[in-house]
Amino acid sequence: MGDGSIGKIGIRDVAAAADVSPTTVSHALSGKGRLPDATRRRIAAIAEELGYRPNANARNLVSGKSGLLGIVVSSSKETPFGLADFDYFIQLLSAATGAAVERGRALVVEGLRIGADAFGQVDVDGAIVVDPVSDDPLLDALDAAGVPVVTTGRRDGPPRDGRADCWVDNDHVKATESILTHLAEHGADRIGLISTSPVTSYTRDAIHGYEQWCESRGQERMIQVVEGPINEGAGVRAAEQLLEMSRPPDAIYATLDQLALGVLLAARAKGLNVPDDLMIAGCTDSQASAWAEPPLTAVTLNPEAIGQAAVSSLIDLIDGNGTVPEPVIIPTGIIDRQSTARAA
Amino acid sequence: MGDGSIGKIGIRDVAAAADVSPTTVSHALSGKGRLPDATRRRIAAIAEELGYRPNANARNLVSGKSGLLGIVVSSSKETPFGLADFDYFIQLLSAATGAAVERGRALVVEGLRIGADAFGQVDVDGAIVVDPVSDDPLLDALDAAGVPVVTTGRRDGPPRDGRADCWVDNDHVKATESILTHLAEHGADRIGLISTSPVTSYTRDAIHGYEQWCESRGQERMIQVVEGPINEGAGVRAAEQLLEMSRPPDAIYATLDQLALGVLLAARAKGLNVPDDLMIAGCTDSQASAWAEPPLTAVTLNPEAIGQAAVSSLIDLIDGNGTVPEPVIIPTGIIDRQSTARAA
DNA sequence: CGAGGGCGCAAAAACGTTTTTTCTTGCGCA
DNA sequence: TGCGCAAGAAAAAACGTTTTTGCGCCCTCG
Repeated sequence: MGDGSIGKIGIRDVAAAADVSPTTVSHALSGKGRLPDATRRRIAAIAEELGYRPNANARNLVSGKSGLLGIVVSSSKETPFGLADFDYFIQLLSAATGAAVERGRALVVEGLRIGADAFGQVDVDGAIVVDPVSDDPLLDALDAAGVPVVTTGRRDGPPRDGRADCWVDNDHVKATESILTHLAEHGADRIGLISTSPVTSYTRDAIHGYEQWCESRGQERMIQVVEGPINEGAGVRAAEQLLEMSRPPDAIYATLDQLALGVLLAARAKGLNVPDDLMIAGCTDSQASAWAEPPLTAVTLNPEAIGQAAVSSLIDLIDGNGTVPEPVIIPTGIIDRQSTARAA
Repeated sequence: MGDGSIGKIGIRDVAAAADVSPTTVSHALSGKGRLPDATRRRIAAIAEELGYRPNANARNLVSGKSGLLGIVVSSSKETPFGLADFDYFIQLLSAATGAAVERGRALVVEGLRIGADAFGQVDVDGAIVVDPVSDDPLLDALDAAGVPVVTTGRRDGPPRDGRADCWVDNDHVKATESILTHLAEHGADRIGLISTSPVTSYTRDAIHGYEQWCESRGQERMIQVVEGPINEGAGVRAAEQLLEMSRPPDAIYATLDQLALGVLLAARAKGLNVPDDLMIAGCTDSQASAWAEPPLTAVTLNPEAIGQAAVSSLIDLIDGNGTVPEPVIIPTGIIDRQSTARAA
């Protein structure tokens, strides 16, 4: 109806305009088949002029794909993370979604997760799983369903036969060493670590990096592992444990910004001056860290870069029949703020 | 290959198992056609048992829909908002995505927005536009393309002929009045307003509510409108303007949390005590507001409820041929924190 | 000069549904 | 006894692509 501006134009319309068959149009635009370049260009020009946009459903129907990518934060009963819990995830998501749309895919964010049925009725061509935890049933479910997966952070457990893992990660061991060194250089003598339980590669790496660093410096290990839900309260309790030691730390590194904020609360309650009595640093930056008093020094993981790389790898994994993209390692950095600026 | 657990089962498989035709299965499951209830139930049971999940592409191909919903934050040249700028949007998005998946749709988040081509190659059945600004070309583009739109916040401009607007919003006039009253009850004498330029209904309502309130109380209007990018720096500058007045305000309400945080910075720089010399409140709560020193009182808009309602309305709008869902109004609240707890 | 082989393109099949149309059977009623 | 009608179900068409197969034609080479 109307003059046609509303009626979607399909491959037949292009074919009619170019006076060729739909087959030829398809071939011309996809680069397949046997056609002289002149014809290809002619058809491409006409398609462009008509504003032809192939129907994704029809295309996907033939190829057997859905055209959708999924992204989900890994969780288990022990670690009930949610989408909005961390600024880190938001930044990652934002970058991923941009990268996906740029490449013609839609990125579906998993919301309320129920068991392994992560994407409900929606089925995806592949999924990005953020910070996979060891006992997340979702990973096994995705494997069983044959869904290509890229993880952000490395998977735990023995290598699954045949299939190579595909992941994007930071070098957390190195990042941990660098923040510890940063603290030491600013005058810290005894540095404690507050970490979540080692269910993610990220945490395991941080603990490993810490232990290695202690070893090389001959410092006593002071590790407090947080169990249960991750929030400021958990950080407070962990910090209290460390600060009640006979020889308490004079600096604490927490592997999550929310824990670091908890340390700050605990320090205040104890009347400790930050950074003079106690330095505090956290991993992953956030608005809250920046706005705390004093602002907290943070290790940044470049979540935007991680998100983009993950989408890129996932698409390569889906399209590249059988060939698995190489792992990607994203550089880290330190955002130096007042919480570690002790007067010499 | 294998024992069949991998080969997706389709409507034919169900038909074969039930010893009927695919047509009958389709009718049985959709409730259409003429079938005795006994047959319907029998087929439904078999489909369930086999774990039949209809292919969304095939279905959408017939119906001419894509099965995708889009969500995007409105912006224009003057107000270059980004996805990750506000905790508010994150909370809204999180709720929306859950609501969508629950109803079998995928919610696509628009990332890097370039001109009106919001969803790139991906085309959506409908879109949620968050906080529509007057001159956002996207809205016109969506209208022109015939894409059903639900806005979060009301659209500007004259009613477009024929089509009724479909929106979800808070009562910002009332919310503004209530926070102003809250400030007054805690001892504020002269309340200033910092707002973004009135490009969204939200801002216009806040300004209107403020003016109305001033009128009824006989208070001088002290409004500072922020132009350009919205960040703490903008808040600082706006606050400085207000605080340099001959009779400066002793309380400031800012219509965005980032602006309120800027006010806090300005107060600190001027050596003003918060809340004794200056009370501060912001609209939309955020982690940073909660972690500021002192923590900032905030008007909360219940973004989760907004997100859910928007998805709900959008699906109704898409499916209900012609009938436009009623507007929805979501209640607001006040999160009372230290920045407004002036000693009597 | 006839056969083989590209080349340029089109016809047809396929993807998995839904929707429309057609067929069969049994039954009530004249 | 025959006719029409309704119920129940199947067949066929359609959705818009891609992929596979096929068909002329011209050129080249023996």
